[in-house]
Amino acid sequence: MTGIKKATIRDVAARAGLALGTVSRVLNDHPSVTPQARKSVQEAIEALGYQRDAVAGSMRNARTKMVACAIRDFDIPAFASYVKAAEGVFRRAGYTLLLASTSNEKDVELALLRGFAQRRVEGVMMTMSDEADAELAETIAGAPMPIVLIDRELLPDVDRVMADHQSGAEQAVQHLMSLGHRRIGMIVGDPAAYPSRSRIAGYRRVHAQRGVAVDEALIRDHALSNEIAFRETCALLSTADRPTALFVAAMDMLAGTLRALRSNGLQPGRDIDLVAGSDSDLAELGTPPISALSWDRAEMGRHAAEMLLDRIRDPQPRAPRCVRLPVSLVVRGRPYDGLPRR
Amino acid sequence: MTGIKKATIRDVAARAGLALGTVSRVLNDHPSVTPQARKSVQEAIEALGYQRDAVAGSMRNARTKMVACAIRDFDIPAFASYVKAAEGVFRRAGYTLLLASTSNEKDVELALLRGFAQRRVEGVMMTMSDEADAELAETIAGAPMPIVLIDRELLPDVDRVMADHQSGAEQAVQHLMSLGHRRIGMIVGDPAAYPSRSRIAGYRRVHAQRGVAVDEALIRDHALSNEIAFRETCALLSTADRPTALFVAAMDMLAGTLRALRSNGLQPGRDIDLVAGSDSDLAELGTPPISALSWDRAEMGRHAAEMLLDRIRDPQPRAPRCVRLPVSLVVRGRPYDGLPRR
DNA sequence: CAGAGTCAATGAACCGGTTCCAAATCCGCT
DNA sequence: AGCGGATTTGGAACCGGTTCATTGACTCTG
Repeated sequence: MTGIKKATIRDVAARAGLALGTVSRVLNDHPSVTPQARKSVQEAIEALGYQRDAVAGSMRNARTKMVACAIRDFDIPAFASYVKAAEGVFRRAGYTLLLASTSNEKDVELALLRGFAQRRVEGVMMTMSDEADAELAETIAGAPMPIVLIDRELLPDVDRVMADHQSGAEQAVQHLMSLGHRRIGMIVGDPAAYPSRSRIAGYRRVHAQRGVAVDEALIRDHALSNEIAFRETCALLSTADRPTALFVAAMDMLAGTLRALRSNGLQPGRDIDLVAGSDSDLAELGTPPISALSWDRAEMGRHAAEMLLDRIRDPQPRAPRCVRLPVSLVVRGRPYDGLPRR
Repeated sequence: MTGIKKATIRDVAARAGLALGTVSRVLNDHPSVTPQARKSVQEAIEALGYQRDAVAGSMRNARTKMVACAIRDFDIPAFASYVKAAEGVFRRAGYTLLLASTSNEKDVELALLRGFAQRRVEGVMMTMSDEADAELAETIAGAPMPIVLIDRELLPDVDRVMADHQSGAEQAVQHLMSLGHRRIGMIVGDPAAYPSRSRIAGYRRVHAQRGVAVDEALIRDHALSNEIAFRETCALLSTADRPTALFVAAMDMLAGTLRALRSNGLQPGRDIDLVAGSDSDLAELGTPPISALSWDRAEMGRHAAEMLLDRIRDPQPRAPRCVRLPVSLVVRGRPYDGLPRR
């Protein structure tokens, strides 16, 4: 917290006995500088403790070397994994990451996009609350910087990285049906976003293939938090003809469902079968261990970051790219030992 | 991605038929502007789709309205909770958060601090790998912006927010001793950082109070990841006179320890007693549930953010502040049913 | 040795805001 | 009407870099 005025490039130039343009060229590794000039500039920099001002450097033409990420809630472990992997890629490329949670609120998303544009951020990685919202779609398509969407699929002209949640859901439901279940409850998030929408599609597809009618009451599509997952699970369990298995398809909602089971005196694996929509320590290490859908989260973050850097480096309009990562079912626990019970 | 050149404040002034100074005053809510001038400026802004350039705005004098956070690994749920809470406070105050993981590497920490200073970040929230390192201490003390340390205690002149991990460790060890244990293994992180150091101090203190000699071999202080926690737990279990209880004191390492127990055929609660150093869904919902230390993580993040904003708003040198949040033991699981077993 | 060509160095102009002094305008009062 | 003080407006200077046309020195060639 020194109060001393910071040295500028002009101070360095004066001390080195050179013009400020020469100093600038030294700083930017421009080829046409004599080794001798380079040396005296470096000495002056050392002597004055000069530090380049990135704000000023971004003024005229050079870019800001900043990228941003606006994601629903980055304290959800899966999202934290994406972001951490992406941040590593960005940092190694000399970019700094701006991060914000949107809490899945459209207004926050719009405000953040505006703020990022004002800060001249060079690219954005984001989710959005509602893929069908025209204002969001327009703002994203018209943004002054490239955008990569995470786990969102509408907006055909925008790069995106996603996991194949439909396939995942199909595997989960197949698995439960192969264990004999026909009434499978589903705890899932808002279908306005791709992950939940495609999981529901997968759920329906397997039912259709197997000729099992879907009971709409079994699909609970409001889970955005563990508290809601708890309530929705309780609701499912309190119906007359209650499900014999649950597909906890929303991200990171297994804990809420387990709490609900526990408070209803039910044990997973004994009284009800479960598949979790995203893998976690809790699914792996619970008793019994719980089958879960899994995909490479770090890979997803890295992909997103690299696609974004690509666009930044080469801003020519090109066909949008879409990376879809495979989702696989990790089967756990003792095999189900018979018919569903009440 | 419109290719149209963006409107500047001068374009707005021209269109409104006013001077650029007047436009600037309108933008900054300066009082001495007639409602009429304000109106025509706003119309011009609307018509041109003008957006203020935050980079240019920060050039002359105004601040950057950016704060940064450099934390060990923000995909650790506890850290993600801190950061999310802090980001909310910052965003509501009009600040944007820059985030980076340091992976607990000194070089990364130093490089990030330098980068933040160059970007004219107004404040920093951070952890550091080694509190005793002179170069880090000097860089932090001499930083051009205020810094708040998270869960770090040395550096008496710097604001800091921490949890009372020593008290937590004491409660954990007391609890285990009151269950009859005398050989308590400890999985803990690097004592170069406050949390592990103070947990070890708490462990020793309770031993001393109870007149139990500390077997140094029971303190495994290298756990920075679940893989290491796994190995360290295995090492503890393979000793001749193995511990009858474990205090898994490192942040978020319970999963590694549970994997080790499982692969050694041991069940927590039956074959060995556990206390986790940080609470999690896994501790709460495992079978049996595992006692854990708990503190208000969101509160910690909010405190840190507010202390930082305070310093930014009033940069007068003041006595450093230190907030220490209480840690409490959440006791879970069936009471231990007898003497320790092998 | 003149002329062309190469390369390093110079420093004014520029980026798009904010700041602030000076000028213009307005208003109330005698 | 004339004056003083307050308020609003104008616009040049400034922030600290980058860019680039220009200059100057030096080398190469015929």
